[in-house]
Amino acid sequence: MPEGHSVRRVAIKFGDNFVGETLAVSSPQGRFGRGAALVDGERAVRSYAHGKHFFLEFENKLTMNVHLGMYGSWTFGGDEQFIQASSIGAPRRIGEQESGDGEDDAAGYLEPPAPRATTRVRLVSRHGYADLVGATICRVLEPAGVAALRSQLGPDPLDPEADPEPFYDACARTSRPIGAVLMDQKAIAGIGNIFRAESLFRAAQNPYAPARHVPAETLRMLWRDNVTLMNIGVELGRIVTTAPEHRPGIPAQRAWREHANYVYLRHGRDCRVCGRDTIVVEDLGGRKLYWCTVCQAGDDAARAA
DNA sequence: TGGTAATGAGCAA
DNA sequence: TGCTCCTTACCAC
Repeated sequence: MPEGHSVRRVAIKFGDNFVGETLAVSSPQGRFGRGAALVDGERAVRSYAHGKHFFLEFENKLTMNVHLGMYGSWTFGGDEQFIQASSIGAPRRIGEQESGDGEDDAAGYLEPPAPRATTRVRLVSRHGYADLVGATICRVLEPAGVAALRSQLGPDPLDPEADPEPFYDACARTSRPIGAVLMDQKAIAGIGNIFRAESLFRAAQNPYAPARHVPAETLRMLWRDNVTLMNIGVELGRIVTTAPEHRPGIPAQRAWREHANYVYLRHGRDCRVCGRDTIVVEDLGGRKLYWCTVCQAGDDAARAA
């Protein structure tokens, strides 16, 4: 998916364009029909993200909750008062994160285009619209439901107020591999397969090491680095994790698939740091784990165990 | 035209 | 651990 940085961008986009507006909410596909009716015609009052969950709160105290899953995406469009049309969510090509090339002609905007057959939800304000497709979760929650959901999520590195202690505690309490704990949304919210792989590489940490054996200083480094990397993702709209010295002459804004990452999707290619053909892809908990067996060797016994 | 993988996660067994 | 759901793009045929 769309990892936490994409969801944060969606929340910002809704904050800029929809909060304060009365919205027409519909479900062209029909699979969100009842939920849409609960908030249709209500004024949006707050937009926020927690990890990979997006929340849009309405004046009637109900909240639309969306999780994009692996393939979900939002498409936006509108008139000149609507901030830059774009789509945010699942990429359409490896390395491509978001597109702003839309068919939406801002100058000629009168009303939204006909929705696709798969459009789960459409929200329309005076100046623009948002279409959702492919989400794994799209529902309306009461305040208690929002609280219950958020209580199950770990701290979010993109939240400036977040306290990382629960993440450190979760690591201290388990012998699961650190590479698995980083993907556990109850331990830390918003990290997906790319930030997992890239932050472990940057920390030179073996992904298979039991979390409770990872030094406290390394855990603090992992938290801080994810804060940094995810904020870059929010700013750029794409995940760029390479340091400038590892993509010589190429600015982050133009670091596409050739230069954006260290290990993600780079198995079988030379490692940017050790220079050797040591990046592998393996299965960890049903997801693909990319890592450099030299740079992240650490305690090799941990992996054999 | 069909198979497959993709930044996810809940569920049954 | 493996199955399921959601959608799209790309690739081989």
